[in-house]
Amino acid sequence: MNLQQLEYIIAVDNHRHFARAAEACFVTQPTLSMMIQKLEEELQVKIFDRSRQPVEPTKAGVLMLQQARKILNESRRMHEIVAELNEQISGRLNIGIIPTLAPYLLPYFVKPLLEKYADLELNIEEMNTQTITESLKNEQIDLGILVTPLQEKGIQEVPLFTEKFYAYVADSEGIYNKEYILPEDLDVNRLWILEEGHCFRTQVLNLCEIRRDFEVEGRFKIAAGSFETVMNLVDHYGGLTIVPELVALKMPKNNRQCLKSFSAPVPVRQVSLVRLDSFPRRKIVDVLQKEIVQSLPKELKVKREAQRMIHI
Amino acid sequence: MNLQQLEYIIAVDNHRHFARAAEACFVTQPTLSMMIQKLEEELQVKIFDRSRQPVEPTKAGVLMLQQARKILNESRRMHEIVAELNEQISGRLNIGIIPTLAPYLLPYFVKPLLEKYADLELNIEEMNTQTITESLKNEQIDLGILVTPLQEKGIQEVPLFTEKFYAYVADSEGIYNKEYILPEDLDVNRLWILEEGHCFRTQVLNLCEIRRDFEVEGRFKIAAGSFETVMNLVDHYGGLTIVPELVALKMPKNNRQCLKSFSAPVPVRQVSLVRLDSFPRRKIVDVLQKEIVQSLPKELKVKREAQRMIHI
DNA sequence: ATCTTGCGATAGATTTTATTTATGAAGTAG
DNA sequence: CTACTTCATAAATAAAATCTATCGCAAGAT
Repeated sequence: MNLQQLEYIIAVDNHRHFARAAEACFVTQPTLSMMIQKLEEELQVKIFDRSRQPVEPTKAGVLMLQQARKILNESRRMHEIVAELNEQISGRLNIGIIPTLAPYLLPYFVKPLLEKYADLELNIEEMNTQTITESLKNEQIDLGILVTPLQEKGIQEVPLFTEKFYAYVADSEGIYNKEYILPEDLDVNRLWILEEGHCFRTQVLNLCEIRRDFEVEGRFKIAAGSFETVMNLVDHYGGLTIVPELVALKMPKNNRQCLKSFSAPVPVRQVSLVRLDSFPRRKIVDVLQKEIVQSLPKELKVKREAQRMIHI
Repeated sequence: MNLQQLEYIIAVDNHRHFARAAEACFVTQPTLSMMIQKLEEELQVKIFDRSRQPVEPTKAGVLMLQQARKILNESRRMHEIVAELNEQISGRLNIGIIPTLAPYLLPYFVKPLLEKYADLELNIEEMNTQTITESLKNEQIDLGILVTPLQEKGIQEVPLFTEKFYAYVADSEGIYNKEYILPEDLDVNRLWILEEGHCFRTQVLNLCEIRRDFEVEGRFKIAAGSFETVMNLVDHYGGLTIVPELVALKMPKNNRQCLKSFSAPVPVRQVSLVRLDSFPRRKIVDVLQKEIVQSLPKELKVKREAQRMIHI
């Protein structure tokens, strides 16, 4: 028995005519005849009385047709369930987000999103990039928000925005008076950076083209977990650090003189939403992407293809 | 999507191991892998997380598996429904029976049958042979009880018993004093027979090898519908008639001297239960056959293959 | 580290099944 | 009787499922 055969008998029941039923099934009449005979043989029951004109189901056939309809309905449900998973903007959504984004990005979109989708529950956790990819693969989280590219197979990256890097410079530094700076202007011996585990640390090191271990060289103190801490260190002890745009935007206007833009090509990082290839709730990813982008300050919303920049 | 694929994913869910699941399905592991991939592709949902050890269904997969089980259960119901139809000794059973059997045969088996099978409802109607075959084909009746062979294709004959013919002879007849008679002894000019429409009439005509129409020849009066009437006519006006064994057995013992047996080969008629080839309630036919045969008077129950007889 | 082992995926050949075209058989209306 | 309608059958073809053989990857063992 197979689902096709059930489709066929139901078509014959509906049309009461083999040839027309066949047409409706997009097959030829002999196909229908043979498949129905095969089913009747397997079940050891005649389903149709072909001697009646038009054909009629037998008494046993009526029972078979009833059951066939039930089976096919349940089969269609299979596809419906997938579709509903896709469409569903509700239920719990577990999201992992890196610590260098969480406090600056979440305030923009979380509240409006929850207000717009009342049946949606967000469960957001800070974790580093590697933990996010592992948790995704274990289905412990549904989505991640982090800096791409990851180059992980099985994981889809949905771009959200590109975020410029800024230098945050103490007024005692030589480059304090420059309006635009270059990566070469950064004195790595006076650079405060985040502790290990943050991808942002690696990106800054890349920016400075420093691959050797700072600690080993002993030239540098490493600041603790947050940009706030690093900037405080710069304020008190001098030196400089690098911060991403969302952090820069959060700073009070009167502190902005410490911030230095890079001259083109501006270094940026690509922030993306990531999901498993197989993540079933496709629609929710679209929604989330749109809502996040929409909620961003206008500086980040602009299309940046035209600008010269360099992805770190 | 097909039922096979659903069996496969359920096997993998049960075994949590592709190779063992494949074995349980009596196919090889690549078959299973490919069919499951095909299903996942069609549904656009990953059902299993193969990176886990042992394999585990994904969240979406759990939903798919649940639905797959539902579908397969309904599919199995299809076969169960057929089996139940076969087994069922209950519900209404519409039976057609010829008038020359009804009053003599029904008393034997109907009451015991209904007592034995409380959920069985019999709806028995007298009708002639042709009406029975037509009604069978229209499924207006489920079974027929009549004299075979019918030679109708699509209709199965289940033999019940063979019934001897007897001559019922007025004492004024020349053959009254014979103990055994031959078909040639019958004086067709003095023969009362049933009206047209009864198959028994035709059988008697065959027995006497008379194929011409009696009425046209004007030699004969035709008795009305029942053997009682015919025998009364013989009693009052002389002449003779032919009656089947069940009628003979019902006669009071003191009237039996009018009954003459035929000498071998004894003419008999074959009484059978008939059903459509496709009649689904097979078991009930077996039961009915056994119950009818068992309820018969011992004279009819005996196996008669050893006796010399001629089927009319 | 390197080697083995276990597990699932992949590729190509083969078998099985479904489908098609062409035709037959049986019943029905003109 | 003839033409027509309707479903069944047969042989050829197309599509699919399945098999054998092999690969790739990850986890433990040496």
